[in-house]
Amino acid sequence: MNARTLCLAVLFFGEASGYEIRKLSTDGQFSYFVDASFGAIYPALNKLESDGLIAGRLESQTGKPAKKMYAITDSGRAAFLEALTHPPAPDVFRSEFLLIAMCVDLQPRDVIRRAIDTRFAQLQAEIDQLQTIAVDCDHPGTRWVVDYGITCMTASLRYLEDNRASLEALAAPAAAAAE
Amino acid sequence: MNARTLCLAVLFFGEASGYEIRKLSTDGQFSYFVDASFGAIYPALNKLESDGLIAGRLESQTGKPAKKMYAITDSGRAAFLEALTHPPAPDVFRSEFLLIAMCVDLQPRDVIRRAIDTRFAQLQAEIDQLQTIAVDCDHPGTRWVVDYGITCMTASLRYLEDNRASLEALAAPAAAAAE
DNA sequence: GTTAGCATGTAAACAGTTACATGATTGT
DNA sequence: ACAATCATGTAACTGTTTACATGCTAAC
Repeated sequence: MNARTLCLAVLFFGEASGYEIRKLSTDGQFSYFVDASFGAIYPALNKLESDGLIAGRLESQTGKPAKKMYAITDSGRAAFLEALTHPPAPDVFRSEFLLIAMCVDLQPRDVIRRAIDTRFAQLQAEIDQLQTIAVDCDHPGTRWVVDYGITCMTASLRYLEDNRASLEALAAPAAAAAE
Repeated sequence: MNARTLCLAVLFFGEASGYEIRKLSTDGQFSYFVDASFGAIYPALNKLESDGLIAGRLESQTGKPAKKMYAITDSGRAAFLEALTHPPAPDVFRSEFLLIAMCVDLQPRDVIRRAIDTRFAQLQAEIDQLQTIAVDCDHPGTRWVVDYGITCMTASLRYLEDNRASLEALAAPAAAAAE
């Protein structure tokens, strides 16, 4: 899913600025299954506006810089709705941690331990974030997705907890460690 | 993780051709947490060879086109080992299905059902694939990772099974469906 | 005879990240 | 003083996908 579709999705829920869309995709409701940077969002918004799928207006604020609020147009709504009807492409999952885990026998134990600790902390942080979103979420579809995320990440965390010892045991003995 | 690192990882385990590396990343041991196309792998291999991290030689076969087998060099081994010592970057997860699920109230029930069926079949296929890999896998690190994958995907599948009815119930009534 | 698998590679197009530039305000 | 948050945007770079080009063999 690209930055374009993400912007349309957010704007379908209500008006937002580019900054707010990025926050939503990094820390908010969308963070579990998308991620987009400024460099992807701002150009996407400009393109969408010139295509007539969204409309922007400047909103001045006191004590903060002015922001450009975007609203979805009728053609934007139609385009998004149409895109949603297509059967979903397979989920994308990529993990550097699992590559390290797979090559466990090539690294000394402390490197493996550090990698596990890092991954553990990342998972815990993501679960906490989803839990925070869940408490003040009144939109049923969003709630369903957030609960899905919490379930899957908790299963992942539990496996890591229960099996980290067996992985650490496979690490290269300190003597045979890479130069 | 990029195509370069994937190639080094595969070649660390033994010699392989570009075609075989792609197969491994699409259907094999690596499929759970990476994915790379020909267009990414072949240029990566050429770059790695000109950088001296791998060495290629042509192997002719009877009844099949010749293939270019690559072997990792000492500097390639060192580079890969060094890359593995860095703490892992966060996992990447992207899901079109979850965007559809989140916007469940915008689509008629049959569209939601089809999306769930599609996702369900994808998950089942990936679990079956991992299970096939698990049976004849004698490398402990790989086995640990494959078991991780099976655990996480099974948890995901179970959530979908147990909660698909509640999601379908949130779909837009047929009358209010998009144009 | 046609599809699928084996096998390599290129080129155009597209997408995305990272770093930079700018600047006000608020909190430590 | 310094860092963080709010706010927008550009430009260079990197990486990847997609489609194309080629050609043989084996199975249905």
